[in-house]
Amino acid sequence: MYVSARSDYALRAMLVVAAAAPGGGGELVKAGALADSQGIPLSFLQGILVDLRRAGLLVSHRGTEGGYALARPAVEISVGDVLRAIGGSLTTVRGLPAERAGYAGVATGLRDVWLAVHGAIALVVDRTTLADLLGVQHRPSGAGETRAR
Amino acid sequence: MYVSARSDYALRAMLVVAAAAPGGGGELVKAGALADSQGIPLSFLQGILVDLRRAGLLVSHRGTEGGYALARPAVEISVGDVLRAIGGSLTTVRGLPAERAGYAGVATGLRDVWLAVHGAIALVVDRTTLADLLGVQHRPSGAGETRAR
DNA sequence: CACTCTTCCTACCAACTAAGTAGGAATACT
DNA sequence: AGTATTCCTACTTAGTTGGTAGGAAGAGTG
Repeated sequence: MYVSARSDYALRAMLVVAAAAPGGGGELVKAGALADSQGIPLSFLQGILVDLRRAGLLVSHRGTEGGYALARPAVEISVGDVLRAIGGSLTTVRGLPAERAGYAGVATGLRDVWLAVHGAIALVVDRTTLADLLGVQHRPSGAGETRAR
Repeated sequence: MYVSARSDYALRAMLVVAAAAPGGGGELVKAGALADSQGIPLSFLQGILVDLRRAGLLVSHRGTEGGYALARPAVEISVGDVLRAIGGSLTTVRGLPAERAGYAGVATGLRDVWLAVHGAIALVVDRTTLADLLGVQHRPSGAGETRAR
């Protein structure tokens, strides 16, 4: 799995907003404050915030007392929601979503491997919410402890 | 997870070689035959084959009766082995391996999410061998049926 | 030895994506 | 009206990906 800078920044920004008002609404956080608190280039972050808003994860207000807030409570926003808002499909094979990988002959079985990987990633990422991450420490939820062999 | 064309081609080539001689050794398969049977550009494939050889997954012989064969039996080569030979670390955050992602403040928990994802991917990919994929059909092994929520 | 076949290696090219910058328009508050 | 701030579009720069080309080195054959 490749986590791009965009995705990483997006998650960190969402966490800062969530920390300010985990219930969503109210408390608006300015883009400048987000950039400062996590060391993210402001103008780069702004493009990311627009994506998050368009995806329905953030609400924004312009003007002097403007800023961003969660569109819904932190408990209802998963890491997967943010990743998909920024990066599109979680698993891609040569640029295409894993579901439509066309294989022939002896390679036929590969498709199922990608689907299994996709499922495994989704399981972790969809069950971990922003609220989980703000709780004292790590606890990536449910079946997340698959620290593998 | 992003599967690049290189990784995809590498796996398909390995499967063709494995199908010819699942035990490794003996039967040499020529690069041209690999390219033809899976529709891979030959000159691009050659670079990939060199990587696989350097990673110790294939052995090669030059000359008129040259070609490629598995360095060890197909049962002992996992999908993860091939992916790592080509793509480096399975999970990267902004280009770095997931283990060394430095987070501050409210973002601290993110690191554990990436580690959990990494573990989940590794679980699928390391338990599925080339021999598994050649068996009649899919059965990505063990906990692979995590078709998620 | 000369010849042919095939792996091996290096350099190169075009297209795309990622990361970051800049500048302006729209909007809300005072 | 004025100011702060979000919002949007276009641009730049650098790196990666996918793919090509050309040749050197080794292995076998006549």
